[in-house]
Amino acid sequence: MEKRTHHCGTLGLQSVGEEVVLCGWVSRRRDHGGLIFIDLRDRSGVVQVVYSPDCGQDVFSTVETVRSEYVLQVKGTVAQRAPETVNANLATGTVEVIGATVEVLNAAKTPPFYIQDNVDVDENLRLRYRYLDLRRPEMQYNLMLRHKVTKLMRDYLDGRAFVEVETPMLTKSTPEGARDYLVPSRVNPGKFYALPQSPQIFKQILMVAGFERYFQIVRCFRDEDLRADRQPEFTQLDIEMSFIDQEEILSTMEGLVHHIFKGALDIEVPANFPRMTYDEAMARYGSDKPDIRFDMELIDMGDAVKGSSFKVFESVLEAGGQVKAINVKGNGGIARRELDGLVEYVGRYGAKGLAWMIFTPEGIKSPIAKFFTEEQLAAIAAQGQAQAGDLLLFVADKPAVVAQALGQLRLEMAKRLNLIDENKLAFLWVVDFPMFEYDAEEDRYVAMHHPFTSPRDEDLQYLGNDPARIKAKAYDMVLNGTEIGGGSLRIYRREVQEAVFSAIGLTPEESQQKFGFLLEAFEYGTPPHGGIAFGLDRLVMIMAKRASIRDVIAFPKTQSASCLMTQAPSEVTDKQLRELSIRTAVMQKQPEKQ
RNA sequence: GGCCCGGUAGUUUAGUCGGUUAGAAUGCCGCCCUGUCACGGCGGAGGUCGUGGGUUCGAGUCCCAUCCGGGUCGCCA
Repeated sequence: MEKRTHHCGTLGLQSVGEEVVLCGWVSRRRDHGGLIFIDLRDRSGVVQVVYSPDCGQDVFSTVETVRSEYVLQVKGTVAQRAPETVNANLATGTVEVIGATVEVLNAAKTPPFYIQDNVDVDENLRLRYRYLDLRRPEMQYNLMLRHKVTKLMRDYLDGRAFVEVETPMLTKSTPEGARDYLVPSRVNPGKFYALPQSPQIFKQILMVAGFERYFQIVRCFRDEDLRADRQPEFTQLDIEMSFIDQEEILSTMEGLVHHIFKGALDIEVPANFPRMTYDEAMARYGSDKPDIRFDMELIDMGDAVKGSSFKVFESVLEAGGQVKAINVKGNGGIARRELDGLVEYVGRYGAKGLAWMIFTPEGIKSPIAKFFTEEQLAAIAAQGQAQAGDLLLFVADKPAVVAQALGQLRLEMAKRLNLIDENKLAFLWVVDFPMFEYDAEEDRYVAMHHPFTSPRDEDLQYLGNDPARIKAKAYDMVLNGTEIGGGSLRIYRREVQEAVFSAIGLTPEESQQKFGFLLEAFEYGTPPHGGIAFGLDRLVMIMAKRASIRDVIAFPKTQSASCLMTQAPSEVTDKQLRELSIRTAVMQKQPEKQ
C-alpha cells in the first residue's frame, strides 16, 4: 500500500497539478458509463475523483464494481475544474482528482442508512450501527469539538498551575445522593465497590495532601433514570483549589469558559457573568437554573388579588401560599382549547389549577374576573403590566409548587411562541443556595448540594436548631437554562463537618463508618478549599447546538441504560457469578449449560 | 413506578369506517449512458405490517398482553 499524501478535504486550487494518493470511503458514485465520478470521503472532507477509460481497462472495470462505503486508495492528479463544472456546495469543489489507479482496500455491505448529515433515521438504527453513524460529518464534528474543548480545558488549567490527578473508579458506596453502580469484589465475598458519582472526597483529600490546584476530566456514574441530558455514565471537568475565596473560583471559571468558547467556536463570551441569588432566581424565574435569554418573569400578585371573593386565591394566601402570574405578551388570541391544555400542563408539576385573564380593548376576558372589583382588576393589570392583547396566567399554591409550575410554564410558552433566540448564550451564576432541603419521604433534612459544602459563616449558629434558614457557600453556573457546572467552598474543620452530618440525620457512629477517613484527614492540617465540577457532555451539547447529549457521546446508552451496539448489559455465566459469591433473584433467560 | 408518543420493504413513510394483489419515495440489483455532483433513462427484486393472544366471514386497521425505542413526572445530594 502506498503512503497517503493528502487528505481529501484539504485539496484546492493550490494543489492543482500535484500527484496525490488519497485514502477514504466512497460517499457517492455516479456512473455515466464512459465516465465515473466518485466522491471520496475521509475525516477532513470530500473530494471528487473522476475516472475515464483513459486510466486503462483494468482500473476502469475495477472502479465500475465500487459501491458506497467501499474503502479505497486512489492515486491521481489534481486538476482545476472547468468553470461550468465547479461545485459551489463542496469545499473542494473547484478541483477534482483525475484518477489514475485505484486499490479497493475493503468492500462494504450496503449501509442501512445514508452516511450524510441531516439523516432522518431512527435513533435505534444509529445506535446499533454507531460506527456508521459516527462516520457522518456532523457526528465527526461533534466529537472533534468535544476533543477541542477538553484540550482547551487542559491548556487553560495547566497554564494556571492545576495538576491533573486520577482518582479511583473502584471506590466506596456513599449513603447520600444518587444510586450507586455497584461492583462486586471477588476477593472480598459479599462486599462491593461503588463506581464514583464524582471524585468529591478524593479531590478534597488531594487538597489536604497539598496539591493546591487539582483538576481531572473524569467519568462519573449514577444509576438513575435517563433523560435527553442524563446518561448513566457521564464526564465531568472536576476542579478543586486551596486558599481561595468564592470570588476567585468564579472568576477563574469565567476565564476558563471564555477560553473554551474563544478557542473552540471563536465566540467571545463576557468576561464576567451576572450573579443571582438562589432566592432571587426562584422568585423571578421559578427555577434555580433560569433561562435568561428571554423575560416573562414571574410576578407576585399576592397584594393585587388580596381581598377578592375568589376563594381559591384567598385560601392559598391565608395558608401562607403565593399567587403568581406570568404575562404572555401578545398571546391574548390563544385558543380556549390550548388554555385547557395548559391547565393539564401545570398539573404535571403539582398545580391544582391555572387561572387566566385575557386583556382586550373591550376589557378583561376571564372566568375569574367576576370575583374581583374594578380596583382589584386595575391593580392586577398594573402589577402584571398587562395591556390589550396580553395573557396573564396565574398559579396559586405553596411557593415550591408555584415556582415549579409557573417556571416550567414560562419555558413552555417561550418555546411555543418562539421567544428564545437560539444564537444567544446567556451565562449566569446562581449563588447562595440553601444548605439543606427537607425530604418529606425520609422525614429529615438532606444537603441540597452535598454534605461537604460549607454553610455561610454567619449561619453556622443555626446548624443545630434551624437548618432550613442556612445558606451555603455554593454556586451553579447556568447556561441557557441548563446547569453546566456546580460547586462550593468546602467544610475543612472536623467539628463543622460533624455538625452537618448530624443535621442530615447521620449518627456519630454512621459518620465515622462512612466518612471517618475524611474527618480524620481534617485533623492533619486541611487548607480552606473549594471547587466546582462542569458537565462536559452538557456543555459540548450546547456548544454543538444539539438537543441530546447522546449526540456528543461516542457510544451512549438508551433510556433503559443499554448499549444497542454491544448489547450490554448482558447475562454472565454461572461460573462468573459463583466466583463473585453472587446469586441473582432473576430467572435467567438462557441457563448456562455446564 | 406513572403518563404520553412511536414501531408497516434496507431506509423514510401512506394506508380513510375492518373488505380486491399493502402503495410511494429513496436505496439495492441488471441494462444503457463521457461532465455529473441528490446525475439521468429503462427494467427488476424486495413486506413474519415489533411479538403473542383475542373479536370477526375477514385485522396493518378493533381489544388485551408483551417487547423495543423516545419524551416526560417521580428520581437525579
